[in-house]
Amino acid sequence: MKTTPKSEEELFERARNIAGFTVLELAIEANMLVPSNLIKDKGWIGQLLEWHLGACSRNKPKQDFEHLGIELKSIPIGHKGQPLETTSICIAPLVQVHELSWEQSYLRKKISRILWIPVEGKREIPLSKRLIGYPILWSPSKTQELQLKTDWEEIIDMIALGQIEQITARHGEVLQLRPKAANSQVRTNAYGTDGKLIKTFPRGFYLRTCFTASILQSHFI
DNA sequence: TTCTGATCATTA
DNA sequence: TAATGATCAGAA
Repeated sequence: MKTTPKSEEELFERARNIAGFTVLELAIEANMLVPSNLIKDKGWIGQLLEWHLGACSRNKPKQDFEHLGIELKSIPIGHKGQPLETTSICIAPLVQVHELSWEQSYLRKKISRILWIPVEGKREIPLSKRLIGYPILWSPSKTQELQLKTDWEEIIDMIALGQIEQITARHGEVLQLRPKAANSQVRTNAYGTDGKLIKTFPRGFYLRTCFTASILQSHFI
């Protein structure tokens, strides 16, 4: 187990040091076994990176580097460096949202500072041979935060109005609300249109690929 | 080929 | 059960 980095600089330097290695090389150093596929180990790459960077809070409902205020996210990319998948941010609140403001939202805190680590994610590439990319330490620009805020407020408004069932992944320019659960049988509390509690599936916030693409792009300029 | 809705493992 | 880490896979 590695120690937790004491500063942002130390964290970023570690991230730089693993860039260019393959998943297999990192797994050996971490004494981990590379799964044959990610079907049953979807969070495996994230956990591998957490180990190398010394994240302290595995599977805890807080930021990866709480003392630094930094969140770690791996992002699968294609051969041109474009994101292959949307990026899950956090679970969406479905109750007690009426007084929630963007400024105090969990989502905003989560994305306030993110260490992105691109990893080759093409399914043609065997998992063990995938390369780790150069890390990006990112905070939203004014423009980006406004985009996120706009989408977030629209979605939260609908939740507060009991229109959760009408929300689909098509809402939002850069932010989506999608199911996030172990399976479609899972239910949790939410508001119905009459203001009473109903059961629906848990949702999570996701960043669209066009948004994460712009983050990756800005890094190469 | 891209996107949306569904799904998997693990832990507190 | 709810939150963490995300990707799968069929529909469009």
